[in-house]
Formats: sequence, C-alpha cells, structure tokens
Amino acid sequence: MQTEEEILKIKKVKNTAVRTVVLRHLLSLEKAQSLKDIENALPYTDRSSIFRTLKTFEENKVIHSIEDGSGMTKYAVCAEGCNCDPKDLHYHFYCTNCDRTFCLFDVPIPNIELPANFKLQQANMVVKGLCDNCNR
Amino acid sequence: MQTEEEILKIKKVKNTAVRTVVLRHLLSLEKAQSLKDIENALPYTDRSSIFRTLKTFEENKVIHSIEDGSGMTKYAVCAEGCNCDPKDLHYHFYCTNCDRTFCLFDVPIPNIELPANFKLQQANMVVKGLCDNCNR
DNA sequence: CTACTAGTGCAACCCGATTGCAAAGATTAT
DNA sequence: ATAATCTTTGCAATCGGGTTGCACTAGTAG
Ligand SMILES: [Mn+2]
Ligand SMILES: [Mn+2]
Ligand SMILES: [Zn+2]
Ligand SMILES: [Zn+2]
Repeated sequence: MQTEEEILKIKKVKNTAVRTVVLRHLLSLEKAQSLKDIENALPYTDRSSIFRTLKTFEENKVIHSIEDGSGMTKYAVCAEGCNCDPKDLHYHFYCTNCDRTFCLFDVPIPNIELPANFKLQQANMVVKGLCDNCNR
Repeated sequence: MQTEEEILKIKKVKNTAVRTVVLRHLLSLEKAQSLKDIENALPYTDRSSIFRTLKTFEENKVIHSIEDGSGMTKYAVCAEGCNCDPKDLHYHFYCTNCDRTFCLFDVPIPNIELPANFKLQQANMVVKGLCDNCNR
C-alpha cells in the first residue's frame, strides 16, 4: 500500500496539509466517503477546502467518484496504476442496509455490447443489495 | 404500445388529470426525462404535483428512475411486464454530448458474480459516451 | 525583501428535491 | 341528495448537497 506522499508524488499533485489529511482519511477506510462523511471526520478542516481537494484529486486521478443513488457523491481512492479509463471500470456495491459503498475491484466487468455506432467513454455501475455483513 | 389508461389500470394507479398528462408525456419521448424537463414541457402543471406523480408512478412500477450523474434524476416508463426486479435490469446510456439518457433494453446484462454472501437487489448501471447521433 | 502564485477559510449562493398546508376534487356513508 | 371522509393538487416555504466569491495566508521565484 502506497503512502499519501507517494500517491501525490506519482499523480503530480502538490502536497498540502489538507490534501494529506483528506487522502490519509480516504486510505484509512475501505468504504467510499461522501463530502459530508469527510467533513464530519475532519472537524477542523473546512468543507470547501475538502471539496476543492476532492475536485483536484479527481482531476488528477487520485480518486474517482461514485454516484450510488444515496443523494451524495462518494469518493474512493483509485487502485494503483488506475487511469480512470474504461479498462479501470469496476462495479460499486451499495448496501441498502448499512449504507456503505465499496469498489468491487475483483468482480470482472464484462464487455458491454453497445448498439451500433455508440462509443463508450465511462460508466457508473452501482449494484445494490445486502453486503456480507448485513445478509445474515 | 399500451395507452396511459391501460398502463394505469394494469398497475392499479388511479387515473387523474395530472397523472395522465405526465404519463402521456413520458410515453411520447424515447429519452428519460427529469422533473425539470417535464415541468418545462407541461407549463400549466405544478412542479410538486409532477413530483408526487413521479413518486407514485415509481412506487407502483409504472416508471423507473435513473441516476445518470447529470445531477438530476431521470425517469422512464417501464417496459411492458416489468416488475423492477433484478431480471428487469438494463443498462442506461448517457450521451455526454447531447445529454440524453436512454434505456438500453436490447443490451443483455450479464450475470454479476458478487463476492460470497452478497445479495443483489437492484442496480443502477449507467454507461456514458457518445450516442449514434453524436458519434460522427 | 518583494512580487507573484497557489491554497485555505468563511459566508453566501445556487438549484434540485421535498414538505406543510389549505383548497379542490373524488368517494363513501347516512 | 347531503354530509363526512379521503385523495389529489397548487402554492409557498424549506432542506441539503454542492459550488463560488473573496479576502487572507502560505509558499515559491526573482
Ligand atoms: Mn471504485
Ligand atoms: Mn431504463
Ligand atoms: Zn451492509
Ligand atoms: Zn448524443
């Protein structure tokens, strides 16, 4: 697992206090985080600074965003080597019981046969249901 | 193609003026519509009435909603026989150029192999790119 | 040290979604 | 037919996530 500093260096994003603490927080949790989640977890860091940090991270492919239908955009750290290309696509799983969203890096995404002349650029694939913890 | 009245009767939703006009509007277009889209198209119908109509339709499986990442929830009429079960899942295509969102009823959704003990209930699968019209 | 650039905090704002409430309409009971 | 009851509708107000303007601070280059 890479450290915050290594990731920021690789992705050519200048290291600052806010960026370090936000990225460290994202790395410390296995589930995707909303702006509100991060704000709550980092009470001394301003919301708009976190917001702009997330935008910067997303532009530079440090993180990717997920629209899981909860009404809040969630963010998760990209896998090592990710370029946010179609090849880096993966499912996201939203647990309707515990409200957690994870990246399913291990579930292969099959080839999508689009209608003629459609061009794939990106995708937001959210699978919803019960996670292993909640499905008992 | 079923008429508004037939659909509402089958889905056991009482027919009212607002419901008829909203459903007719959704049926008349091939692309998914946002609340704002519908509001603009039906200037004499109140936004909150349209909103509540959409909620009623969704609860009764007359329509389904799509989170396409545009910031506005879109709505599309369910296919005949749809029960909004996992078997009725289909991709949605969001054109990043013309901003239209369609249901890809004809593209099969492959089986998704979730990790052990995860249970699939629903999904929101949005593929983004260029539609045939815009990909020239 | 000085000039310039990038990052931060705070407050205000935007806008889609949602709700409270009273009037209008439809349904059921008397 | 009339009254009581339930549902739907319109309007205005509110909520909440996201976003932005602006002044201040920190960092960098000359
Ligand atoms: Mn992910
Ligand atoms: Mn659809
Ligand atoms: Zn769960
Ligand atoms: Zn298009």
